[in-house]
Amino acid sequence: MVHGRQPIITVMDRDLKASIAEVQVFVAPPGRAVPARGSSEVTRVSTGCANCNLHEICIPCGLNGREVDQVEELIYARRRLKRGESLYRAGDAFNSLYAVRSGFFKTSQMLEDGREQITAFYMAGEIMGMDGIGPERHSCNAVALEDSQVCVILYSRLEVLSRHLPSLQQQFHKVMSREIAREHGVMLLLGSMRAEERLAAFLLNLSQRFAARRYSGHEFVLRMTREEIGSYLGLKLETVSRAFSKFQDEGLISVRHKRVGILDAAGLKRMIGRGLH
Amino acid sequence: MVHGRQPIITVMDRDLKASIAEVQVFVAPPGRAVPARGSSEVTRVSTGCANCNLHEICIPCGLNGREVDQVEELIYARRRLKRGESLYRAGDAFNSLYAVRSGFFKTSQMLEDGREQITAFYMAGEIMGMDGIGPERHSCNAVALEDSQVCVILYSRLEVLSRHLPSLQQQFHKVMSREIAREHGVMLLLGSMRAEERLAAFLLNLSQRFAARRYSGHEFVLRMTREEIGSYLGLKLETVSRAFSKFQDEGLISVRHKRVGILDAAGLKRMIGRGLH
DNA sequence: CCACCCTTTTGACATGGGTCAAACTCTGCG
DNA sequence: CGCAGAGTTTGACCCATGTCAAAAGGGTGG
Repeated sequence: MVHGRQPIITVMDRDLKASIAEVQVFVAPPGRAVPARGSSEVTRVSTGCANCNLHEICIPCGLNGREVDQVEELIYARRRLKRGESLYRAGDAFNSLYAVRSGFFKTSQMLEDGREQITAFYMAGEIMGMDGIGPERHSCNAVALEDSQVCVILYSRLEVLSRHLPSLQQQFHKVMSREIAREHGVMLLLGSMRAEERLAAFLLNLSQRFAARRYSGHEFVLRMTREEIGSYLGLKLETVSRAFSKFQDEGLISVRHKRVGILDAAGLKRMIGRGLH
Repeated sequence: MVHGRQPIITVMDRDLKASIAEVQVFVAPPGRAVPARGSSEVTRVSTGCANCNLHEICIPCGLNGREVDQVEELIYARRRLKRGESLYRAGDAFNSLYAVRSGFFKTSQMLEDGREQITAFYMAGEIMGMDGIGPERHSCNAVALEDSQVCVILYSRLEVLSRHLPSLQQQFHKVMSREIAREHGVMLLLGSMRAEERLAAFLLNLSQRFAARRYSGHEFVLRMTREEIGSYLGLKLETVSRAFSKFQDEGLISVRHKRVGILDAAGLKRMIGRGLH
C-alpha cells in the first residue's frame, strides 16, 4: 500500500487546496482495488480509466478508446478513506464528483434533532456528489463504510470536457438521470411498501448490483449495520432484524450477521407488490 | 382559447411525429397562462422565453439576453392538457423534457398491484421528464391536475445547444442536480418524519414555491386531493385529513377543503424535526 | 490472543397510523 | 337548478411497526 506513493501536487488554486486538503495523489496508484503487493502493478499506465476494471460501469461506459483517453484528464486525483471517514459533509463547498474506485459508501441527510436518513449506498463505479452542483455545496454527508478509494472528478473539467465530447456529455446526463430514477424507486419503497417488501427490494437491488460487478449476487457481505439498513428503508433496526429472521425461516435467504445468501430470488420478488395485505 | 390557433407542423421526422401525435402547436399562443380573450395578447413576440414571465424560474434563469434568444430554439412546441390528461406514461419513448408553462402536474410510479406513489408535483417553471434520459423512455406517469400548458423541450436540441452555450449547460445541470436534492428531501420526509411533520413540511414547501412565483404563499388552493397528498407523503388520505384538522385546531393553518391559509409558518416549522416524540 | 464494546437477536408491550364505515359537502353536468 | 358522484371529515377499532429491555455473539484494537 506504500509502494509507488509519491505526492505530486505542488501548485493549485487556493480554494481547491483547502477543500481537498487531505487528498493523496499518486503518480502510479495500484491498478487494482486491493492494495498492490507486487511492484509490477505499479505502473503509470495502470492508472487510467482505460485500464480500470470498472470502465464498463463507471463514467467511461459507452465511450470509445480515444474518448476514454480524454476522459482520463477528468480524474484529478485519487483519495483513500478509512472506514468511518467522511468524504465530504453537508455544507462543504462543491468542487468535484467522486467515483467509487473500491469500497463502499453511504450518503445521509440530517434533521436538526439528529435523525439521520441514509439516502444512498454507493459501490464501485458509482458516482457521488451530484446533489451539490445546483447549490454549489454538498447537501449531504458521504462516509466510507469500509476502507475505500475514490476518483476525484473535478466538476469544472467535466463541464468543459463534456462540451467537446458529446458521448461524455450523454453519459453524464444519463448518470444524473439514473440517479433521479433510482430515487423514484426509493420513494416508491418508502412511501408504499411494508417492512418486509422494503427489505426484499433492498436485498434484490444489492444482489443485482454485486452481480453487475462480477461479484456473487447470491452470497455477499453487508457493509452496513442493521441500523443503517433501517435508516435507508425508513425502519428501525429491530424491524430489519426481524424481517431478516423471517426471510430465513421461510427459506428465502440465509443470514448470519453480515453474511447474506440469496436462496430464492424469485420468492423475494414475489414478496414485493402484493398489496398492503 | 380558440383565437390565434393555427397548427404549423408540416414536416418532421417520423419518430417525433409518432411520439407527439397530439401536440398542438400555435403560431402565437396566448402570452399568459390564462386563456386569452382579447386578441391583443396573441402576438408572435409573446411566444418566446425572453418574454415569458417564468424566465426567472425556468431554464433560462441566469442566462443573458442573447443566450435566452438562442434558448428559444429549444422550445419545439407547446402542448395543452386538460385536467386528468396524461403528458406521458411510463414506458413511452423519451424525446423531450417538459417545462410547465401554466397549470399543475403530478408524476407517479406504479407497483404491479396498483399501488401508486406520487413522486412529485410540478408547478409553473419546473421541468419534468428528466428520469427518462438514462433509459430513453419515461419511467413514470405525468398527469395534469388542472388544465395546463407545457413547453416541449426537445432533448436532442438541448444536448446540442448546451454544448455551445456554457451557461445553458450549467443551468441544465443545476436543474437536474436540484431534482436530485429535492428527492433527498422527500426521502428524509418519508423515511424519518411522522405524519404531522410530513404534512407541515409539505405545506411549507408549497407555500414557498407559490411565493417564489409571486402568488400568495399565505393563501392558496390545493390542486390535488387528500389521497394524492397522502400518496406523495406515504400516508392514507384519512391521516392527511386528520392532520389538516389538527393543524387548524391548533391555529397553524386554516383549511376549507382545497383552500388553505398558512396562519403560523413559524409554528409549522417548529413542528418539524422535534424527534419521534 | 484476549477483552471489550458494538451489533444483533428476541421478547413483551405500546402506539401511530391504517382500515372500515358513515355522514357531510362540494362540484360539475344535464 | 338540482342531482349524482367524487372528495372530505370524523369516529371506532386494530395491527404493523416502534419502543424498551436483556442477553448473546463477533469483530476490532490493544
